[in-house]
Amino acid sequence: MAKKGQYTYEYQHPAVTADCVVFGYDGKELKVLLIKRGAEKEASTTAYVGEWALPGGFLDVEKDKTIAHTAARELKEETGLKLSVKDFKEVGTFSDIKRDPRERVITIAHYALVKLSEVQADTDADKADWFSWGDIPHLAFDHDKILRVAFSRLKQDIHFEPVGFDLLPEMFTLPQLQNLYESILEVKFDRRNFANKMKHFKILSEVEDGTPRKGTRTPLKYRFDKDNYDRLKRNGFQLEF
Amino acid sequence: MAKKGQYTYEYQHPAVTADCVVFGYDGKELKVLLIKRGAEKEASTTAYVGEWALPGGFLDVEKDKTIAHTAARELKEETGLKLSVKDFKEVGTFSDIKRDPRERVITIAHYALVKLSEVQADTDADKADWFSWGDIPHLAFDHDKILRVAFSRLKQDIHFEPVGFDLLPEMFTLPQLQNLYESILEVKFDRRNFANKMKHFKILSEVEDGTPRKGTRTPLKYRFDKDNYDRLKRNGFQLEF
DNA sequence: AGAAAAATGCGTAAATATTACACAAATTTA
DNA sequence: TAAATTTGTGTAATATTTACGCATTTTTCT
Repeated sequence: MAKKGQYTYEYQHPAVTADCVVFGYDGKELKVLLIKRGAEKEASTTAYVGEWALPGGFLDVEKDKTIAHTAARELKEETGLKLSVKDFKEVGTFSDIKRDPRERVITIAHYALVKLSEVQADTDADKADWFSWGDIPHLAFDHDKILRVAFSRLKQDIHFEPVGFDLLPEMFTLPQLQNLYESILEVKFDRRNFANKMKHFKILSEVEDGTPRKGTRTPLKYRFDKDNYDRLKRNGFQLEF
Repeated sequence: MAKKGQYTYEYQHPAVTADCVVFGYDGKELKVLLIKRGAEKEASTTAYVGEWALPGGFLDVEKDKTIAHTAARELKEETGLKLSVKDFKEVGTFSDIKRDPRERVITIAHYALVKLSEVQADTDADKADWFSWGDIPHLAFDHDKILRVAFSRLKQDIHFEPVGFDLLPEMFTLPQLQNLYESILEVKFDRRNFANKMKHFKILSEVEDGTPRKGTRTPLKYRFDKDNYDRLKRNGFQLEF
């Protein structure tokens, strides 16, 4: 344990943290990973004990190559979820002078998208939980605000990025994809126009799963055609809706 | 002057700065405001002396309400340009562990748009200068990279925001507006289609400047119709190009 | 001075994209 | 067992985007 008052500077320095908004999708609802604050953390972080919060923590000045590394490291430590640094997208800085009661702390918020079905098992259930969007409890610090901003960023990004790639399992149905878009964009689409548009981009391939279609009520399975998607993206497209 | 080694913390803290990319437009070219490092600054900031850099400086932990306040304060101190905190848009965080040779410094980059004709006189010519885009010298620290990212952010934002409002003088011509769009988006548009699209949005009003039009080679003057623009923006539009 | 080139405004036809909408079949719900 | 819901498919009407011609005046070139 570090000795108290070990590090001195000529001018005041703020503490810097990275916070993570991790979005998942279970085929029906958008979800967010939250942690319960308090329990087994060291003394210096005992603010808002017992409340729910975004996973995140302090920049390690000597070890974290970038602030995204902080995000990845802290997410792992606090929730068990191991993501690549590249999976984190920066949302923005939250720097209000009073946002942390202990000292001046500015945080760089990030978001990440995960395939819920593949990572849910990794989530340390003692400390962390997945909450449905629209069923989020009040959060510690200014994390409510951070969550709103992160969501609106996701909402913007969905126009240009294949968020489906990251949130959906390998195989998925068109209704699932549409529901995901509707959840994020908070609108409803005409089923047929949605399908036409998606097919027009040619980034979906129908999956032959052996079972001869039993009937029209059993939706077809698709997977993303990564090659076509990448080509499309390089040429600068808009996955416009 | 603060005594050396006055501030102590239990854990290491990074220094935090705000950097500013200030864009202007002179009717022909996009420009950026840069400062010459070195001269009359205190001892602690004598890295990259003599090189050009983005204006910016350290967060005042006790006084700066947010990091955007840092940006506004430092821009004023270093260039004489006095902008409102609201004029700064966050670009992102640059946190590479070695980006500053002195100590760990993470910076939050911002950009701002100004009417060059109205602020050029305020610019302190001893310390700062306006550089044409495409004629930017090598910059200190990782400021080259910051500049590129800021520009690409501006390029994105122009689809949804009226950057013309901020960069152009009160009155301007359609060719000027088009040239501005072309400079930022780095493409060429068909003159007639550009005009049609702009007029279709109904955010331009033709200015009657008394002088009966002398000929088609004298472009008409317009100003922005702020009311219509605001209404359009509230309803969620895309100033699509 | 005169000729050539470039810039401006205006408008329209063709191509492309978006929107609205109906039906048949199978599954789920009541 | 009937009713309601869900899925797939396709087309006509509407709106948007793109490509382009012409008359005129200023600027540039010789």
